[in-house]
Amino acid sequence: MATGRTHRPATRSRGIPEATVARLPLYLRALTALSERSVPTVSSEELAAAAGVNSAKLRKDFSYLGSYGTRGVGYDVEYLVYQISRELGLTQDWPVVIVGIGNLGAALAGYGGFASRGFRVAALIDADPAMTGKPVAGIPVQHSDDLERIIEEDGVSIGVIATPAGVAQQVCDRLVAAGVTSILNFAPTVLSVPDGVDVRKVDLSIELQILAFHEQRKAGEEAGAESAVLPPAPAPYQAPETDAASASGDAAGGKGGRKGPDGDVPAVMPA
Amino acid sequence: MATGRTHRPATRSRGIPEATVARLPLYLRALTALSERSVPTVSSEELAAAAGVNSAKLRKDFSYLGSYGTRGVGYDVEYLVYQISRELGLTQDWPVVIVGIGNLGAALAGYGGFASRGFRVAALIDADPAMTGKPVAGIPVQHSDDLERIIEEDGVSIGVIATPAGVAQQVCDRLVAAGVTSILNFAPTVLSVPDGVDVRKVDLSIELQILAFHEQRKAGEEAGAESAVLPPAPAPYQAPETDAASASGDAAGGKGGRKGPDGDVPAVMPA
DNA sequence: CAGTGTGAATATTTTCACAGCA
DNA sequence: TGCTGTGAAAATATTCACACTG
Repeated sequence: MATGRTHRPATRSRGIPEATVARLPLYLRALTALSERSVPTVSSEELAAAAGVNSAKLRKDFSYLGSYGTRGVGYDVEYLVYQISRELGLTQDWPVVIVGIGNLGAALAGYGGFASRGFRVAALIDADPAMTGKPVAGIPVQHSDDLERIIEEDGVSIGVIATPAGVAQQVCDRLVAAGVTSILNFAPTVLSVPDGVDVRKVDLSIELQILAFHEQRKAGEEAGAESAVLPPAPAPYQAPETDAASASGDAAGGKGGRKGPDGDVPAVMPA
Repeated sequence: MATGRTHRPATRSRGIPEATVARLPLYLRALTALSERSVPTVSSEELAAAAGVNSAKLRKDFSYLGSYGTRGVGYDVEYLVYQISRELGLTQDWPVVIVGIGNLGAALAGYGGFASRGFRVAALIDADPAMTGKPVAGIPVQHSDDLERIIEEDGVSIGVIATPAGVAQQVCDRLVAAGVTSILNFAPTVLSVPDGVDVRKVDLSIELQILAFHEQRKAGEEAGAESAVLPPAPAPYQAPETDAASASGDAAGGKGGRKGPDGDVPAVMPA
């Protein structure tokens, strides 16, 4: 029941904007560092600098949580650590399973920051029988046959998928069926999940591609900063080798009429 | 020269909104999959579904690139793959160095999607002399003493930092000094870089914390979906054990006046 | 009087809805 | 007729600037 009531309202939580939620962990980390150095208070300016944002944004963000500062002074570090932790739900600890103990899964299992704040690696799961029982980062790998049992027994609600893309969806389905409602996906695939399940994605090559885009822009900026509205690259479009289907007459036809900035490419034309 | 001219305008590139740039890799991946299955054309609806976004957004995104579709038909897959690749700068290939070959660095080195589209691992670099020469994912690790030489010789402009947080900033500084202008940072630290250098961050524990936030909300939603505007958790604030500094009289003082939603915590009070 | 908290202004992103074209 | 391309509206997010307060 309760599947798909509203369209997808779960994104926006209470009053706190999603963009703010995404920054809270950042503030928390900066605050934790201050706390370890026994710094009693910080101003929004200082904290913002440590977190890499600007102070107006930080103050606005905090204003959604409540009025936790002291005018003319700043914020009490310990107090704020507590408040943000609570807001993020880190005062309880969350058992997490990692599925797919390859290179990446092993790296995740050994990641210190994982265990440190609020999260506990409840189990490592892999489909390879050769891995079963082998300890990784001190935790024995369990076979994926036991996935459902593990999740239920430990009350796991957060799953991390570090499998190859090909099996990510089916792993996801099993996790969800077993009761997991939040998934962190490292596999380069779009996962489809029912309403009420949150998925966050971490994708290497996407990040690199975004960097490449900006990198390319910088390269094109060498001459004439103002007038440099030239296209990324005038490289010619390589003929698309339409194998089998759609060879004659259809598709790849009327591309001449595009009105993109410029950098026109020769219209497609099968040899 | 050219350091810090404008405040930081580099974020917004040409006409293409940043949010759109961030989705282009997603579209590209979906299109590549279609291309491999020799699908000649897709509608915005189909492609959007494959990429996990809605079709209006996708069409709007594509409209920034130019008019690459055919009304009544859809988009030519090959043609669009080419256009997006070009826009992202993937028609050239980018040599990348990975610094810090621990668990994570090794995982990154072996990540297939890395090499596949436009990126080439030019070098693996680690500070540990015991690693030097050891092949990881088929590539011999080089010592960090050679970092500057490697970057210059290979013309590397993208660096990946997978070191412990403690040394990330100094690695970053060396990369930048040697000519790297885009950095993908896996270390849980805020890097500070000069103007003109792009940093993207991938952070495990931040992602988990965001999931935890939403997870917590779900848990609190059990009864009374409407009226459930209750605070995350009424857990009491643990007295902050102000060691040494600021023990008496100051800080942690006037917290009673906060006007946060509710869930008041007992004011701090040293025993 | 230094520094928070926040309305108001601005900028960006998403969504709608439909004109226009193949 | 079906689907793109896009103005315009709505929703979000960021930034400004300043009243207010400890």
